[in-house]
Amino acid sequence: MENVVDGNGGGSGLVMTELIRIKELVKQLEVHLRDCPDLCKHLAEQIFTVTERSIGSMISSRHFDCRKRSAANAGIDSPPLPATPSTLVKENRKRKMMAKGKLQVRVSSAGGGEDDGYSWRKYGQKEILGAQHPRAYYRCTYRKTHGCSAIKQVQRADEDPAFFDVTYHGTHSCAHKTAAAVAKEPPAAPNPDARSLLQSLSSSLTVNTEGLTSGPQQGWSSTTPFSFSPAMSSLTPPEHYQSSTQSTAVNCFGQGVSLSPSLSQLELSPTTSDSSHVPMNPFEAERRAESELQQIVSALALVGAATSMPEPPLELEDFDVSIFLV
DNA sequence: CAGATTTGACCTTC
DNA sequence: GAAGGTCAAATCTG
Repeated sequence: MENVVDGNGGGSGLVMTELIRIKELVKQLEVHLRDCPDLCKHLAEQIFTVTERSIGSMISSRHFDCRKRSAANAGIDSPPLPATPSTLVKENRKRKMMAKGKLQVRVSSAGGGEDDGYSWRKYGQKEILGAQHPRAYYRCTYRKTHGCSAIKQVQRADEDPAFFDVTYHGTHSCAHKTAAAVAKEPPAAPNPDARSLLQSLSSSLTVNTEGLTSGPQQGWSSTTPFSFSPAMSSLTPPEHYQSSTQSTAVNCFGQGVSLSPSLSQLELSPTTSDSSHVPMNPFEAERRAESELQQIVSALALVGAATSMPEPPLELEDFDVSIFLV
């Protein structure tokens, strides 16, 4: 068990350092955004590199066994699943079957799990044990013609039918986005939105580990506040954002995620009923960091597009990360 | 009529 | 044997 803690702690410490570096780079990027496009491009590439490295570090530092990882990946339910034999078998199997990188996303039904910019062909649907809604299986339309191996699974969330849990496996090698998706993409020329995005990202990128247990077994520094808001309002449909601001949404940790309308800020401080700084277990901390990093990637991808920078060289196949866009 | 969807059967893993 | 994932024939749709 010591290995678990040590591994996680070391990786998390490195990630913390990298997050701080990311923040510094974003600040520089913001300063030079207007008048030094080349420098901006260089800085943004650096940010992508650091972010990618952080995620890789996080993943490589894992020494959790399948049970813990699966419980963590289960996502919605914050407390670890009871380790009954049946759940262990199930999760182990699932873990093995999905061992090759995946990306899990929660999306609203508006635009939903159906339209993510790529062309998908449904090849199956299955009733899932314990789930209220069937799971649909899609693969890239260009699988045959371009050998694209991307597939996704779409399942309506039990706790909120307005949302879909979409799990992606593999990456698109076809580069065939729908016309609608292409039309929605930001223009290639520098965009004023990029600056506000950067300002939001930079100003809110602080680390808050108030909910984390401190101590040698934790591995997380408890000194740096962490709350992250990579301009989430720009990443989500306005109507959905508005609905999210009306109440506390549930993030991937099963904790409340409250949106502050005035600040357009996503606060990740725990807002559970017992909000008196309940210590966070290492798995939640790890998942939280994963989520933050993926949100950084998403935000930076947007910034990159707005500043005519090429897409980040991140291969989802290399990662096993869950993000929930609510 | 071509391509997408549906759905029962089959395969894989445990 | 159970459950998730995939196949492929039948059906639907533009």
